[in-house]
Amino acid sequence: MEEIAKTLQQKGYRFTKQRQQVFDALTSSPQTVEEIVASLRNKDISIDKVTVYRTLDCFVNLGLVSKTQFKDKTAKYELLVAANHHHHLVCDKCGSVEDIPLDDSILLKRVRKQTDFQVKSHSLEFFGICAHCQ
Amino acid sequence: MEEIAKTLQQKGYRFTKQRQQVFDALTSSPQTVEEIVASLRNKDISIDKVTVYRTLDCFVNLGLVSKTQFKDKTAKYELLVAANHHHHLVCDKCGSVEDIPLDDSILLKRVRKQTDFQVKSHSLEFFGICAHCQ
DNA sequence: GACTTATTGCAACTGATTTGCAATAATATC
DNA sequence: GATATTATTGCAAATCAGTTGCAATAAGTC
Repeated sequence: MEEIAKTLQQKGYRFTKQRQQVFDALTSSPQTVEEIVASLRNKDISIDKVTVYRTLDCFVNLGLVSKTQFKDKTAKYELLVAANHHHHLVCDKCGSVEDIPLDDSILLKRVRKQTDFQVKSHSLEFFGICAHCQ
Repeated sequence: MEEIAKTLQQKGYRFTKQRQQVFDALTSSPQTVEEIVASLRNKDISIDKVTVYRTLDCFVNLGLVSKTQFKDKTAKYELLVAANHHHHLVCDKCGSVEDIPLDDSILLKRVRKQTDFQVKSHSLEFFGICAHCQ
């Protein structure tokens, strides 16, 4: 998978083993830094969590990854694949995060009409009790 | 303003000078704990930030105040007045937070239809550049 | 006014994230 | 391919928001 190598080098970043590893650990469901470190450790890959933080920052800048801040004050990162914009259902009991696709173009349109604010991104999270915990 | 005194006592909480002070410092635009402490200090009121944290927690439980977690990992608190549910426009440049009222009942309805998730609350934030910073 | 117990404020702790810095490794240069 | 340049890594230490333990204090109760 040299897709990531090209993307990095085009922007003047170096392509390193660690960046490849972090990239491979990413999924389209949100993960914390600790979870990413743990999943790499499971594959016998030792990597410093500081490196993971910095790598994810780099990926976010490149637009490869989205970072979402959750209520419990930890951030989660997920792979951004084209046209996968979605929202989150966060369970107050078990803390699980489900993805839900929702067409929010109506809201965006309304914000642009109502204000001078130049919207670049948005986040929509629902909090409550998941099906499993009810 | 003994409104707050009654609300507290009805639920078995005590009405204290500090709770009154924190309540008076609250506005309908979101503030951090540090900002609340500073605004009280400006009025020559000395209060421990731990007390402010605990007081706000209490107010959130009573439904008087809403707590919103922002991207920069700090929480902001704002006064909940009946029927003021709204969303936020967060400027990436200056960090300012504007309120915007938006009818999102369509989205809520769709979530309830699409999933078994029991929605209790939600937060919708738009990020970008505010009119002032453009 | 005395009693009971919630509340306060301080200090110390936690857990996520950041920073400084020397060692290392990726690219550019010869 | 060897060498120079500079981004990246990993460790330790620092930071920062928020939490916890506990003794002193003050609200509401009798």
